[in-house]
Amino acid sequence: MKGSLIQISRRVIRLPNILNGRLYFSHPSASSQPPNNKLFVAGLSWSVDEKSLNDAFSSFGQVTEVRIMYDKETGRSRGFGFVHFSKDDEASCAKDAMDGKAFLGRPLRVSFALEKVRGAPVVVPRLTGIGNGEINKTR
DNA sequence: GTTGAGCGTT
Repeated sequence: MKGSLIQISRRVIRLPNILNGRLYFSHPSASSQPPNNKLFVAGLSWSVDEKSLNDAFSSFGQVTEVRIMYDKETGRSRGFGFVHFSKDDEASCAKDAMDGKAFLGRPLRVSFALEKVRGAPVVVPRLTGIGNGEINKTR
């Protein structure tokens, strides 16, 4: 059973989970991604296109981009896509409202998209002393 | 006429 959220005077308190006599505190980002303005929408029916997906999500905020992944060869939908909003709270509102909701006969699976990494996270440390058996030697 | 968990063609 998941923890409940109660709100007391503008402060959100997360109640612990009780399982097998032990207490568990579930972190908000444990089972979901940190909030973005981009939503990952899966569970789409094969016949859902970007226009119908836009119409379904545009009522929660300003949708800046809708993209459905299609198969490179057959051109058919892969059953998932992405919806970009102009703000995070709009995406969050749309997620809470549309997640698990049936759409064209199939339950939708909505979650925050993973952060698109632009550029390889290759870090080239310019440390002195590496390779000589001496790290940050000072004199 | 098919299939069903997932994180994306600039």
